[in-house]
Amino acid sequence: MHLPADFDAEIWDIVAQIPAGRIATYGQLARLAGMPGYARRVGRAMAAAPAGIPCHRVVNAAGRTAPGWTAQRELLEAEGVRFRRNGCADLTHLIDGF
DNA sequence: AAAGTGACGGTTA
DNA sequence: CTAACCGCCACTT
Repeated sequence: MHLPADFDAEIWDIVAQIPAGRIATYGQLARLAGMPGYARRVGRAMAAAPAGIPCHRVVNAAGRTAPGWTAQRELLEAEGVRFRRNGCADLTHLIDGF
């Protein structure tokens, strides 16, 4: 299985469909794109995401927000996403059947 | 070519 | 729950 040239764009398209107040994990997005095991590559796609893509709705499998991006948590909380005491987003807001 | 690095993930202790 | 480990993919030293 090999990486499509438009992998980043495919990921961005999926992220663009995540409703406000819901979140998704990197691995989840990789699977939805038909590329299981490419979670790390998805992270790279997020770092290169153009303005307009709600990449703040993407967290890691533990619900932790992106390192160095403190605003992400505030953006999510403003949409109603709850955070646990340990700093991780409440995973009940994960997208399902999508 | 080899080793280091990072918006990751699963398992184990 | 946290931390350590290892596996993972692509990029940079």
